[in-house]
Amino acid sequence: MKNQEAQDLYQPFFEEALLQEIAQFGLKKSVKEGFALMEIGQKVTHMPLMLSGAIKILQEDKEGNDLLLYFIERGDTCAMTLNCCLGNTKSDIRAIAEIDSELLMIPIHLMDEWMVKYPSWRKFVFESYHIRFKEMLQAIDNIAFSNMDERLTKYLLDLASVRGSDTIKITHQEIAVDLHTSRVVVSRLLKKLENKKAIALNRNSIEIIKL
DNA sequence: TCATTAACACGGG
DNA sequence: CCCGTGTTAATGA
Repeated sequence: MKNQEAQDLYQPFFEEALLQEIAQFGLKKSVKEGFALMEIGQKVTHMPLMLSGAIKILQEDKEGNDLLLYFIERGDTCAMTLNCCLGNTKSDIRAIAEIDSELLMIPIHLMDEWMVKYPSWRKFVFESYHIRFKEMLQAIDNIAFSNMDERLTKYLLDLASVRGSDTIKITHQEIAVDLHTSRVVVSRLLKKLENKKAIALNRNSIEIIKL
């Protein structure tokens, strides 16, 4: 059987016939850490189903600075893609592989067909949309109303979860870019967390002790 | 008050 | 030496 991972992952949710179609039409795609899966303005031709790994979703402001919105992981799909199926087909976001990842690419024209044919697919799409929408609101809330130290804490926890390790290999500068702030601030806040024994700092890596 | 920018010193690879 | 880190001073919101 092709696409065994997809079968295992989605078998509880989808009808047999749908699983068959997924196996038949889905293109398995493996990407390395840092690979740009989607750029702003790029046309959306496939809908990704995450099999493993993690993807970082970024928005860009008018000066061209990145801003981290959220991560998508195993079992997730991309809300932006869903959005694109309802109207225009251009992506508004940038998607970068946070770690090595595997995806199953479904040609977008199948979406409509499956929506009609398979109740489980319809349910999956609406639920995904719902989850992404909530996550988006959270992201907005976080950016608009949280202090930088709260955002930093959440960021570290997200990264640890996404990478499956309490020790994160990253520089202060990279954090600053993701959170859209300056390295001075990141260094200062990290130092504060270290003093509170919440984390341990090393060159090129941060260990989470208790956040 | 707090973030940003620029600048500097320190130290490890 | 280069890069990441920790800090400070000046400036602005």
